[in-house]
Amino acid sequence: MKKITIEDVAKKAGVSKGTVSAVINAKTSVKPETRDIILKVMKESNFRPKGVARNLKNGTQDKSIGIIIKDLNYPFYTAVASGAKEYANTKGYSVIITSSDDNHECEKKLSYLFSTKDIKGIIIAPVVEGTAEIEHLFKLKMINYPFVLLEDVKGIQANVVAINNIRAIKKAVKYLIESGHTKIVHFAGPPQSSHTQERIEGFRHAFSESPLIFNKEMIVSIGSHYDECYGKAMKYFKGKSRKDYPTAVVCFNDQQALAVMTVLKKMDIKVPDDISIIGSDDIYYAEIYPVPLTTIRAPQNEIGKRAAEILIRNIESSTLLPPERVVLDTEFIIRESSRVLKN
Amino acid sequence: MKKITIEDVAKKAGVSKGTVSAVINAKTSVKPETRDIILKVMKESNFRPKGVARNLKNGTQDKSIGIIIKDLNYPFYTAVASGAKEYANTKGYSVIITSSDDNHECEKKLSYLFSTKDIKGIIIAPVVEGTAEIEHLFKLKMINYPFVLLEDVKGIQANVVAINNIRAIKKAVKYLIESGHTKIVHFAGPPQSSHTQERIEGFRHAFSESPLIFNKEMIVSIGSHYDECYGKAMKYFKGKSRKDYPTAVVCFNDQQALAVMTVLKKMDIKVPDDISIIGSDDIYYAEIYPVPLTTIRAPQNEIGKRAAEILIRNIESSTLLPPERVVLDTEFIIRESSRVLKN
DNA sequence: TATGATTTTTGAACCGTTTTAATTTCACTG
DNA sequence: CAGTGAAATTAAAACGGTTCAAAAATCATA
Repeated sequence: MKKITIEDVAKKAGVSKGTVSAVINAKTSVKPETRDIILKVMKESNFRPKGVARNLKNGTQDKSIGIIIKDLNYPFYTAVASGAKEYANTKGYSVIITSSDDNHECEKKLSYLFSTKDIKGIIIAPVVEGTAEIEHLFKLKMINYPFVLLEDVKGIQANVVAINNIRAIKKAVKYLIESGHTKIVHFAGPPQSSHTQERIEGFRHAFSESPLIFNKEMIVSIGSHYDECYGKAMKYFKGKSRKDYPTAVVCFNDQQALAVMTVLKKMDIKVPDDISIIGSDDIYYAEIYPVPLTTIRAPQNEIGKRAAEILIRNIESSTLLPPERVVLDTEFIIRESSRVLKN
Repeated sequence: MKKITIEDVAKKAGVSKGTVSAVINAKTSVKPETRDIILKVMKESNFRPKGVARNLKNGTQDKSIGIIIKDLNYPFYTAVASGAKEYANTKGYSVIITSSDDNHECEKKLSYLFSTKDIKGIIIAPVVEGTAEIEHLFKLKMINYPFVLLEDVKGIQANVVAINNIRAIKKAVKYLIESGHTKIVHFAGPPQSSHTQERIEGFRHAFSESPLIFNKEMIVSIGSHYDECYGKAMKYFKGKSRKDYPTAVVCFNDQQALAVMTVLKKMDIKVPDDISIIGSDDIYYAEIYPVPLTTIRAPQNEIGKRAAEILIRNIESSTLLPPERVVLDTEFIIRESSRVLKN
């Protein structure tokens, strides 16, 4: 079961490698009859020219970058990828996307894959749960392979484009407090996610700067996947009497917020009349929703764009550039899922 | 501005290529001082070892496949990609995603990119608008590069995994007719899309098999992007008096359907009481919606899975396999956006 | 200081194509 | 039928790394 090469084909067809190569590359210089023979042999032996070797000679002239996101199905990430793609395309780069599914092993494998396949650089939404594993990032650094992280990773100096999560959620909570809400709750995301941590911290922080006082019951772990959210949110509200409901819930992200709203709808709790709901991210579907979601907008396209910009600058630089760090601000967008309390 | 190679580094560091290579590959046999010198030179000259060349010697052992979708931000496609990924991963393959943005040039470029980067095969959601350009597919065939199409493309014999669009929409329309609807309208998608054509055809067909008769006013071109949909749908309903409204609308896809429902909400037209709405695809957000969408479910994960299955079978076969063709069936899912008329 | 063991480094071969210059074949021409 | 130019084919060099057997350098020990 040996690999079959252009040489094998040439031999079988009774010609030289060069001629076979000419056929593969649709050169016109080959006599039709010769061409047919070679084509036939190629089919028979199921010969697939190796891209690797093809590229070696001329150096590949196509330009492409990769992006590793954490969830293919969450619009936030695809929007970031789109932003990167849009910018990269204007610079003549193709963009290739993969998902690590928030798994360390995958991220490692994929970063290796990219660096090895002559893709010029990568944007990585890094997995940061647990003890950060960063050997693979060091490896990239060693070979001067350009990359940009979409989140800070402890222990490594690298290009980063991030958003200010803490400030973001503080803005939202402050708004609620100023609007007269006093019974505010945060539905937290998956415990191991760094975003979850940051948002809890921001939430807490907002209270310390207000007359209200924070207590642990204000943080409820709900998760981010639909089924889990739905179940836990349902349980949360069923486990309380109506008068003990919060007047406002700050959600981990929009997907969670939509799930929560679905629960509320089912329980006939009105949004925003009974409860104000605030999401985070501002995914496409947040705006379409019949009760358009008040949310903390992350500039998704911008994130992708800036990351691509830095990445390409590094790729095209003949000297090694010092790491850049960009922190983008969020925008608090008030729609119809929240309201001012006249208290 | 010449490319710098491992040889340059070796020379500058006063060692042989072999030693530099050993450093790059983190071999332990290199003396620390030598290592440091080499590392320093690498940094100074911003040397990036070419992945292409690295792989040539051993043949790359990583396995990966690509998928070219048409829209990164439409959940249907990402769900297909996820399905493919899930299956491929169990077989040890990584999956790489790109979007052609429904553009011919892009598709061509990307297919070339993949085949050239030692990615073992591709799944393509082919651009079929206008006169199909298929030279690039022929090129792939010539080099026996395995690929699977997610839609039939005229003029080429290849592996295809598709869904039966016509039958799908017929099912939906028949349901409406049997439910007593007589004023049914189809909001069609982008005119150039093959899906649009097929759905119109299915819609029409359903009537020919019923007592009702079809007429051209039943087809309204609305598009599929949110802004366009929103605008055109709004105009449609505003341009009619209430009594002339259809009692049911069959939409091009779920995203369009959601946009239409938003319009109806704004105009205070009740779904499903005043109008039944039927979508297509069954994207994630169709179910979450407060008025869960009745829709024609395409088995998105299954599509991806089957495509990956065929692809990998071809990749791993030492002989050239004959093309396969799989047509998957849709499932009509009745939720709350449609109702039976008691007429 | 010689010896053998061990660590480090070297250099040539190799991976599978494309490319080029050189060669062969072919079809005409005078 | 030799001579010529065009068309088709070949053979060898090149691409930029990795590998590995062998050489060289270093070390430990007697």
